[in-house]
Amino acid sequence: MHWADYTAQRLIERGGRQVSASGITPSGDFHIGHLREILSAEMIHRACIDAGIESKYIFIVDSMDPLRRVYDFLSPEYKRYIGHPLAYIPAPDPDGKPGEGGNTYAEHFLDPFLKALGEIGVNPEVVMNHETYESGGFAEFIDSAITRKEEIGGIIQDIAGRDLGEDWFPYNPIGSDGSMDGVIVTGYERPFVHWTDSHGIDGKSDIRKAEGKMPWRIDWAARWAIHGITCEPAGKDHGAAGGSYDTGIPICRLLGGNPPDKIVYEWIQLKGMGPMSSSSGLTIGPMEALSLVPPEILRYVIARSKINRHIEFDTGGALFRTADEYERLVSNPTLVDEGMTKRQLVAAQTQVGAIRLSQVEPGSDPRKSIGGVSFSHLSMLAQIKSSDEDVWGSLNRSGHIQGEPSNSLVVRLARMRNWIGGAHFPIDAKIEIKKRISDEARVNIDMDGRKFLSSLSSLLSECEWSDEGINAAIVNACESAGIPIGSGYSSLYWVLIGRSYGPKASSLISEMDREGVLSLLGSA
RNA sequence: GGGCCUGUAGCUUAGUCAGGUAGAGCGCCGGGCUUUUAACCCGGUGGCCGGGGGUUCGAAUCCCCUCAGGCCCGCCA
Repeated sequence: MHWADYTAQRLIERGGRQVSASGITPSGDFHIGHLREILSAEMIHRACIDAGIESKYIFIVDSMDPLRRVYDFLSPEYKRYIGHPLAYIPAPDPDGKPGEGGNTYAEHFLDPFLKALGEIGVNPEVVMNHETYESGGFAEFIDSAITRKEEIGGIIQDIAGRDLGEDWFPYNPIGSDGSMDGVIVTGYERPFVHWTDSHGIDGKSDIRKAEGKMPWRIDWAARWAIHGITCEPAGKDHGAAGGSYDTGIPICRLLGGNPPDKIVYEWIQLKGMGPMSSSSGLTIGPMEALSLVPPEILRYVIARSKINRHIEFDTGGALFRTADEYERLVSNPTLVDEGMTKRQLVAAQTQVGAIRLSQVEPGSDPRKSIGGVSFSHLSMLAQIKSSDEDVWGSLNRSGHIQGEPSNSLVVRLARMRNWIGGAHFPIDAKIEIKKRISDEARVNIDMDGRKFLSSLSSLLSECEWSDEGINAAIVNACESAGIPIGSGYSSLYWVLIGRSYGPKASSLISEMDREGVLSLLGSA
C-alpha cells in the first residue's frame, strides 16, 4: 500500500473530518524541498478523499513570523525590519532593497510558489497566519497559554530540554518600532499584554489583534486546535526527539485541542549538478523544476519515494530514469492479479498508488498524462531535429505516435528543449558534434573505415541534402568500400560524436550544413 | 551527550508497520527488427537482504548488540 493510503487508513481510524496541513515561512525563495512538505500533506489528503472520507487541505503561510536576519539577497536597509512580521514589511525590489510596489515581503515570495503549486495540481486553502491573529482567531489560545504559562514552560523545558529564561513569556508582543525583538512583557490584563520594548518605551498589545505572536512551539500547537488539523507531516527537524512535534502534542492538548499524530518526512537533497546549495545561492525552485519536467513527473518524484527516505533531486541523468519509469509504468501498468505472492501484491499496489497520486488532476486517467515516448528518446530527437515538425514526423515513422502529437507531448518537447538548453542537462545525454576528429576516434577507424569515409565524403558533396539522400550515400559508400553497413555506421559515429554508436546518422547529418560535414570528414 | 533515518543485484530501489520459497527498472550479455533512431521486441546474466546473536517450524521483515553513511537537537521543509 502506498504511504499516503496507509496514512489515510490511520486517519479513518481516528475518525471524523480530516484536515491536512502544511506550514512554511516565506522568508525567501521557495525551493524544491518545500514541495515535499506540500505534496506529502496533499497526497495524504487526496488519499483520504479516494478512501471516501471527508478531507480538506490547508496551506498555512507563516506570515506572522519575524524577519530573522538580513539574508544575502537583501540590502542592508532591511536591518531596520529585523523582528518585524513578514506580512508587514515591504517586498524587496530586484536590487534587494525595500520596494515601493506595495506588496508585502510574504506575498512577494509566496505568489510565484502558489502559481507553481497550481501547475502541479495543488490547490490548497491558503491561510495567512497573520490574518488569523488579526481576526482574533488566536485570542483564546493566547489567553490560555498565558494563564497556563507554568505548565507550558514546563513541557518545553522537560521535553525539549531548553532552559527558558526569566523573561520567557508565551506571547511575543510587537514593540513601538514594529519589532518583536527585545520586547519584555511586564504584565497581563486580558485582553492586553503590557510590555517595555528595547527603546524603553512602554505599551500594550491586544491579543485579539496582530500585535504580537506566540512563539513557534506554541503557535504551532494552537493552530492545530484552531483549524482542527488532523494531519501535518513535518520535516525531520521538527520530528527530532524533543523537537517541536514532541512539545506541540501535549501543548495542543493543554490548550483543549486534539493534536495530529506525528508524521515526519525526510529531506530532499540536491545532487549531481555541482555547486548547488542554499549557501552558494544556487537552489532549484519549483518553477525552474517545472520548466524542465512535466508536473506529473515532479509529483512522481515525491510519490515514488517512501516518506521517510531521502530523495536526491538530480536534474541530470536520474531525472531521465524517473521520467522514463513513469512513462513505462503508465503505458504498461502494473497488474494486480491473483497469482502474486503477498510481497509482489504489496509492491504492485504501492506502484499503482504512486501513479495515481502523481496525476495533476485527481482521478484522471494517467494514460492522458504521457506522451508515448520515453524521455531519453525525446531528448535525442530534440537534439538532432531543430524543427518540432520533424520530431513529430520521426515519431510517426517510428510508430511512437500516430498523426498529430498529443498536447502533453507538445508540452514535453518544449520543456525538453529548455532542459537541453540549460545548465542541468546531463553531459552524457548531450549529443555533441565534434569540431574535429578525436584521437580516440582515429584509433578506432581502420583502413577500410578510412576508405569508406573518403568515398562517403565525395558522395555527400553532391547528394540531395535530406535524410533519404544522405542515408543512400552512406549505404552506397559502404558498398563501394566493401564493408558491412554496421561497421560503416560505426566509423561515421566515431567521426561525428566520438562513439561507436548513436542516433540515426542521416538525421544527424541532415541537421548540419554540408560544408561542415565535409570538412569534418576531410580531417579523417 | 540525546535522538531519527538509511544500508537488499554494478546502479536506483520494492518488499519491513500485518514473518511464509528475494521482485522490478536501468546497465550488461545474446538474439530479432533483412540501409542499426541511444527507439522498439524477445531471452539471459546477476543478490550468504551491512555484520553478529536471539525468538520462531520458518526472519530482509520481530528483539538485542555491532559496523557504515546521512541527518536533527536556537530558527530552517
